[in-house]
Amino acid sequence: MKGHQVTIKDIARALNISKSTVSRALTGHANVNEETRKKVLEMAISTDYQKNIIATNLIKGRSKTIGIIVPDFSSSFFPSIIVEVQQIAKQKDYLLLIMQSNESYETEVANAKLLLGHQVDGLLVSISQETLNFDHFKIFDRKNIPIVFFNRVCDEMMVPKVLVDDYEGAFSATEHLIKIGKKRIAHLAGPRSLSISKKRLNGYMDALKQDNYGVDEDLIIECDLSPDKVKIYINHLLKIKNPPDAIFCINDPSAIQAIQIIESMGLKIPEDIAVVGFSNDFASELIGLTTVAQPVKDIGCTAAQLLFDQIESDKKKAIIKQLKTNLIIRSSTVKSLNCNRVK
Amino acid sequence: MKGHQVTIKDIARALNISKSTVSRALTGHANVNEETRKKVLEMAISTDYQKNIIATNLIKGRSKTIGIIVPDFSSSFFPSIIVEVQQIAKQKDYLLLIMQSNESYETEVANAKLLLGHQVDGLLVSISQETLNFDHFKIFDRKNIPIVFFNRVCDEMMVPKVLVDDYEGAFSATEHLIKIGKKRIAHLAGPRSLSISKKRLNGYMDALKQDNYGVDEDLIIECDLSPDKVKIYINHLLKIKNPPDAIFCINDPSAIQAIQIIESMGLKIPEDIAVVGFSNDFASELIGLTTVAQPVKDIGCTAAQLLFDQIESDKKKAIIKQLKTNLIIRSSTVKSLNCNRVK
DNA sequence: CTGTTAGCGCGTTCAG
DNA sequence: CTGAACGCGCTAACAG
Repeated sequence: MKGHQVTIKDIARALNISKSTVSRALTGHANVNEETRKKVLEMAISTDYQKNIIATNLIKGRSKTIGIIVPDFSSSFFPSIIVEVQQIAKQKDYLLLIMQSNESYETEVANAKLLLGHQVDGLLVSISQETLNFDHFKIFDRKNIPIVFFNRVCDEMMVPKVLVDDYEGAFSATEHLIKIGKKRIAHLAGPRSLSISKKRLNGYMDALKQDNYGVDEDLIIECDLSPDKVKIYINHLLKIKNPPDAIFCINDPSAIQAIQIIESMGLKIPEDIAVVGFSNDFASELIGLTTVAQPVKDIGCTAAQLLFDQIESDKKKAIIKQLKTNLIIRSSTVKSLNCNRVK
Repeated sequence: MKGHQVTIKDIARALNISKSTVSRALTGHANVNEETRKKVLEMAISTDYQKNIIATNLIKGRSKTIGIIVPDFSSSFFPSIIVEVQQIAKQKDYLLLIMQSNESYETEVANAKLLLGHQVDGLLVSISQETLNFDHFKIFDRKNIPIVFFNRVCDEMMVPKVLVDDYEGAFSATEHLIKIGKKRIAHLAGPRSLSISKKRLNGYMDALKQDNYGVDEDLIIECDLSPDKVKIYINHLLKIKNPPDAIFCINDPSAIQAIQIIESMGLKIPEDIAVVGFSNDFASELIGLTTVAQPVKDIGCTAAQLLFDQIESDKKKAIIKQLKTNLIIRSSTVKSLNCNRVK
């Protein structure tokens, strides 16, 4: 089914005037006789004329769209960031093309290509857990299309990045577990490929070392972020000979899964096992999960701002913004705190 | 900062052949000398040539994009639907333009206009709670751009719609509350403007009547869907002279808020007050909220399918698909069921 | 197999 | 104040 759009040509023909006059009347930038302008405007309204932005963009060599590639929508984290980006894009009259990689490298590459073909004027990216090669993003750089990474960044590209202090966040989370008296603190780590995983792992290990806790390799499990795997690893952790009395999880969804499994085994949280997550997803407050909050709004705004700074100017500086995290203590580590749920 | 794209023209000039030959070599559809094809392909790769899809679309009179306008991302409901739509769009090589109305009529109109200007080939819509006038959608219809409504639909337009059996869902939720012995069942209703609100209200009322319960107008509160308002109304409900012993809420976010308020007042759920929601958001399982589940995947797929059916053919039939809901009973109505949370 | 031409809808010259 | 002409990047129809 093809939509038959009304064009400037149509209006010009109907009014028996030239296309350029119609164009001028419509944009309002140039000198046009008041009467003809009026006639054109009336005709435009009565025929539902809508300017074809695409045609304009073709001429101007831009698309007035920016793309964003995120791993998934399975928690509130990325949607929350997208909402912020969307708002800023809207102010600037830009459209946001949202793509999910589903944690797959191949999909991410395909997404990037598609966005390139659609001539996005800029790109925001949080990479998939599988991504090791960055050629699909380097193309943007070579074509002078601004790109900004957030959270899960590409270390080898010199472009703006928005990060949070993952190390500090993990450190304070682990320290908190030590303070409440936990002795065997496990870490459900993220895939080694992501630098955030490494930073969080380091924060965890350094906190342990600082307090003269030994780092027990058995208590560190590196896993990919698929729900099925998480379940398997948590189960494994609970069944080793010297099981942990606390688990610091790489993110909230896995922490929530951990809680479900632990409780289904009849163990008590936080007495038997305390759990800490990372991100402060919507659900975390509801179930009382202690977690390292990320400033979602700030991440989204900052990333979008950095992108538009580049789009609008010609500056090309590889600024790295590091935002603060904030440990939120709830009942998964300290009893009878923030218990907003059906008992 | 302007991205300088490599074009067919550039390759043609570099290889000293005609643009059409380059184009043919690139598309592969036509007869080209194997050697020249090879040369073109090599050049294309070495220069990062990327076809400008926009230019093609301009010629073909389409954009290979579809738009979707949803009220918000504040629960998992719309994001989940979007994920499904996205998948189908991807299969068809379409891009999805996602817009949020934020429950505002004005924003919705602006979004629709923007999508129109960007020449979307089709539109999926769940209307805002403020929307009473549908002119901004009727334009699409007049321009023969397919449009499909889902969940929150426009009654006065004869276009495909995807609905769930809101009436039945509300009926069974209320019936469930009656069965567990509740006597004064309140309903936090949605805005009257939305037909889903009316249907759910009717389901609630008919269930009461069927069991010879009177409908007490004091127990029915119509409210808009902003969190602040919900809080006020729940508080009000709990303080009337003859307070309810159960609340059926228009959606999960408001049910979750209700639970938080009820517990903060020291009342027990479900003994003192039982709570039922609508939609089965991600969070609902975690906090043990009894709720009427909507088949999110099915809604997304069906809506997308109906849209592409129209885009690809010329059929214009106003099919209305009604999908089944499913009451999920958890601990907010029946004690010690599905308690997946930190106790 | 290849090149030329026209045109998608619009903006932007340059002449009148 | 208005019109004609050209071009954005690409496809399609028509000649060679």
